[in-house]
Amino acid sequence: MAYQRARGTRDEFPDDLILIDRLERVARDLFRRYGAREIRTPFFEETRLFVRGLGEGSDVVSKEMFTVEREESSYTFRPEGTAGVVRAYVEKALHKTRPLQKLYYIGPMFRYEKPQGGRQRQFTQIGLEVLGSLDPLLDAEAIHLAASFFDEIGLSGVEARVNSMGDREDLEAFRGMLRAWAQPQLSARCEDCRMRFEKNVLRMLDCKVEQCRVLNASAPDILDALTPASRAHLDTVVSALRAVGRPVRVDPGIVRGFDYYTRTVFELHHPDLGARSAVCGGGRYDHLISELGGSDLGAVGFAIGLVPTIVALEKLGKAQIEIPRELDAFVCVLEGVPRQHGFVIVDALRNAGLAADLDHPEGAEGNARSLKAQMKSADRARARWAVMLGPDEQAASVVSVRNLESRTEAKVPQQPLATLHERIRGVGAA
RNA sequence: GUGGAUGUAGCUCAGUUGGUUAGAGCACCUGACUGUGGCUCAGGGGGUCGGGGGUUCAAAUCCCCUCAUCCACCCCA
Repeated sequence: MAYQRARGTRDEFPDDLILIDRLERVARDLFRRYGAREIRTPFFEETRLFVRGLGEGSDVVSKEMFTVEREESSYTFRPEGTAGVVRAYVEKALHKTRPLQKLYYIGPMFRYEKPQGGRQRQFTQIGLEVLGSLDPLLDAEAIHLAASFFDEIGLSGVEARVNSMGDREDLEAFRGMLRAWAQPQLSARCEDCRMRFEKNVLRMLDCKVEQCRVLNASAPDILDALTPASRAHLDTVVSALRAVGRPVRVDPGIVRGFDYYTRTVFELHHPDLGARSAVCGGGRYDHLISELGGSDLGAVGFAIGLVPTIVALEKLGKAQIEIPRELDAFVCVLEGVPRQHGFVIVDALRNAGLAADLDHPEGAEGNARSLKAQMKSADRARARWAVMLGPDEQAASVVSVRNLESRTEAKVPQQPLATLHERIRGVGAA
């Protein structure tokens, strides 16, 4: 194999795109109903935007960035969508003129990490960012929208898990509580937990090792560390979701990896996905706008992973796609008739709005292939009609039209060419 | 980044204790069907056995390195 895809990338062929397009259409329609509009920001930004936005200590910034150094500048391919959208929002001064914005995006993200099933170095995210408000109903709306997406694409059984990380001060206080509580039991913990104790205490709560899970049962609850305002915020989100029939589970183990998250954080999981079960993640980020130079405004957002979603659909056997008939007419020109005549007919059909194609031999000599071979191509192209042009037809100024579905056949006059498509449509019409 | 598994035709896989020209099914092309697709039958094309190096009279098979994929971990969409 001379060349192969760069590690962690995929090619999406026409048949793959049938499903992908369907998912995108569902998402766009859902966004429309929620009043969100599309935004497209560059695939790369200045590196410092991500360092500032996601936090120097985050895994993504510390070891997963695709960075290009160019003279004095450093650029990084976006590892997530939020930082770029907030940067654009502030740069355009929307925080001053039209603060409340619901923006969505569908596009590629890049992270330099070890690929695994459902995890690539280039991957597509479908994301929403609602900027300019602290309203907990927007958190509920975002979660509901994301979960509805999975309902509508037919992926049942997705579970919404929410948690609150409080505001900055709540979180710092809680980290302190957690350290004080975990310190004496470090020797009884797994190696990873001892590392987490130093690096990110919160992650200890998410440990899967049995002995650690037992210890975690008596861990302090972040909900107890929340200020009354943060607590009320979470309660409002949960209650609003229940009011619209969206089941949610409050899960103190939900701890997200970017520094910008405050208060509400959530993930949508699919139980059949194994270790990589999250199909969507998001939360509130109430200081990022000001952090990046804007006003002090709240915001909430999420990102859905397209590949994990497709993987989940495949596991449920719901990823089969029906390949539609995309071609109307396939024109076969027989030996003895110049192929240019077929070219003219195809052109007339295309101008009339039909999807039409001509049979093309591999060689450049322009010899027509056998009718059998051309018919086979017509069948494989999933054409509705085969339009045949041989010496007999040419002499009578007609074409033979075969409806490949009903297997009925008729001869119709070639002229006038401008209305030939109507006569073709009549062959085998129900 | 850590640990483990895998890698033979376009696809799914056989390949006996290392032993001559590496096989099957599906797919593809051609023919039976001398102007007609899907079914059937017959024939045909297609492989540096992921790549490189080594051991050996001899390597798809044994050893080392490398690349890629998958699984678990870290983390995450």
